[in-house]
Amino acid sequence: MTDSQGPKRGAPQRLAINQMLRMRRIVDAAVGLAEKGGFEAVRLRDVAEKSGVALGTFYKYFRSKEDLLLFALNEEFEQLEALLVKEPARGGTALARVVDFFERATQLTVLRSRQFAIAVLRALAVGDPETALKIAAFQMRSARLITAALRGESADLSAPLASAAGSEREQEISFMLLQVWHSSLVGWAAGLHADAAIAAHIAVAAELVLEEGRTETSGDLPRAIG
Amino acid sequence: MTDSQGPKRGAPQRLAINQMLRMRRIVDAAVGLAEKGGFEAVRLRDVAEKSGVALGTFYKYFRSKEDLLLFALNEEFEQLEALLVKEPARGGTALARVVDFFERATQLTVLRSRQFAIAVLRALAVGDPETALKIAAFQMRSARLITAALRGESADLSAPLASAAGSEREQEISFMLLQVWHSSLVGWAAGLHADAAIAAHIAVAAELVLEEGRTETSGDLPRAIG
DNA sequence: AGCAATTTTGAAACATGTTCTAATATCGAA
DNA sequence: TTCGATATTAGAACATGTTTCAAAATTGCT
Repeated sequence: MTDSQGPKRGAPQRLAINQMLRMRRIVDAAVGLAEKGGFEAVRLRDVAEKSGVALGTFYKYFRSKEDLLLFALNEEFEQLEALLVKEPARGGTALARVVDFFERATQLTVLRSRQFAIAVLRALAVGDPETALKIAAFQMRSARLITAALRGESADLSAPLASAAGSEREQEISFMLLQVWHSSLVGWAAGLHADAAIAAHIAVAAELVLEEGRTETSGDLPRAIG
Repeated sequence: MTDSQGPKRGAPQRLAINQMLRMRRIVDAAVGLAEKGGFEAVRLRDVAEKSGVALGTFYKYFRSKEDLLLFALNEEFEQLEALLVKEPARGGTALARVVDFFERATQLTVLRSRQFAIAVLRALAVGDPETALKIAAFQMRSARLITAALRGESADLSAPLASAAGSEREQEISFMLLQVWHSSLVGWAAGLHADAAIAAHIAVAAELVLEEGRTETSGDLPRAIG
C-alpha cells in the first residue's frame, strides 16, 4: 500500500483508533468529492472540512493530493483484485480471456464511477519519484491480474510482487496491454473517444499480440527512398 | 501548430512582427528554464520577466503553462521529423528499423535535453480536452514516423494526418510502440529506471509485436482454478 | 500626422496546493 | 491521576498558475 498511512510513530504499534477513523473520514470525503467532480473537485480545504480535520492534519496523513487519491485507488483496487480472483476471466483462449478481463475491469472501475476514474487517472500522472514508485507497484499488481487472465488462472494475490507468475513473454504482453489500456483511458477521460472505444482499443492490441497466424509486416520489404 | 499562436484578430492578416518576436522571446525563455530545471523551473513569472513581457500578455499568447510547453515541443518535434525524413531508420527488417528509430528519437530528444524532456512529459499529462486534442495530434505524427520506419520508407510529412500511410496493422503496431515508449519515458523521468532501459523496453515490445515465428501463449491451456 | 481600435503593461487579486505556528487537546506511561 | 510527549486545531502565510483592470503604448488606416 501507499506508505502514507499515518503519523510517523516512534515506537508504538499502529494507528490509534481515532486516527484510523480520521483517515477514513478523510478518504471518504475525498472519494465523495472525486465521484462528483473529478480531480479538481477534490479541493483539500473541502476535504478537510467535510472530514472534520484541520488542513495541517491532513498533511500528516497524506503527503499530497495525489497521494490521497492513490490511497483511495488502492482500496478500490483491492476490491477489484478480490473480485477478479473470485471470478477469473472467462474464455477459451488467452485472447478471449484477456478481452473479458479488460471489459470487466473497465466496467467495474472506470465506467462505474467516471468522475472518480478521471480523478485517479490525473493522480496517476504525477512525476515525482515517491509517487512513481507507488504507480509502478500498481502496474505490477495489474500485470499480475492480466497474466492470470492470459493463463486462465486466478492470480495469487499473496505472492510477492517481485516473483511474478507467467513466462517472460506473458508478463511482457501484460504490460503492453496495460499500457494500451491506460493510454486509452486517458484519451477517454479527456473526451477524445467514447466508452466503447476502450474495449475496442484493447481488443485490437490483444489480437495484435496474441494472434497465432501472423500476417506479413513488410519486415522484408526493400527500403524506399524518401 | 497549437492554436495558441496569438491574439485573436478581427480582420488583419497574421501576427505582427513584434508579436512574432514577443512570442519567440517567450518560448525561448521557457525552453531555457525548462532545460535547466524541468517543469517546475518554468515559473511563468520568470518566463514573463525573462522575455520582457507582462504576465497578462503571456496569457494572450498561450492558454496555459502546458500549452506553452507543448508549443515548444512542437518546434522540437518538427526538427526531429525533418531529420528522420532526411535519414530514415536503418535496418534490414522492420524490427531493426523500428528499434533504430526509437533509439535515435530517444537520443535526439529525451537524452539530449533531459530536463526539457521531463518538462514536456509533464505537460503531456494534462487532462483537459483542448490539450488532449493537441496531444492526439502529436501521437498521430509520431505514429506516422514509426510506420515509415516499419516500412523502411520516409514519412510523408505533407500528407494530411488523417490519411495515415501503412496498413491497419502497421498503424496499430506503431501506436502500441509509441505507448510503450511514452510509458517507459515517464518511468525514466521519474527515476524508476536508467537511460538504457528505454531502448530495452522498446526492443522487447517490438520483438513481441513483430517477430515472425510465434511461441505459444498458452491460449489453449485449460483454465486452472484459483 | 491624427485617430480609433487593439495590445501591452504593471500590479493587484484570486484559487488552491502546501507549509508554518502557537495554542490546545489527547494519549500513554509512571 | 498527573505529566510529558505527541497530535490536532485554527488560521495565517506562502508559492505559483491564472484572471482582471485601468492606464499607457502601439498599430493600422486614412
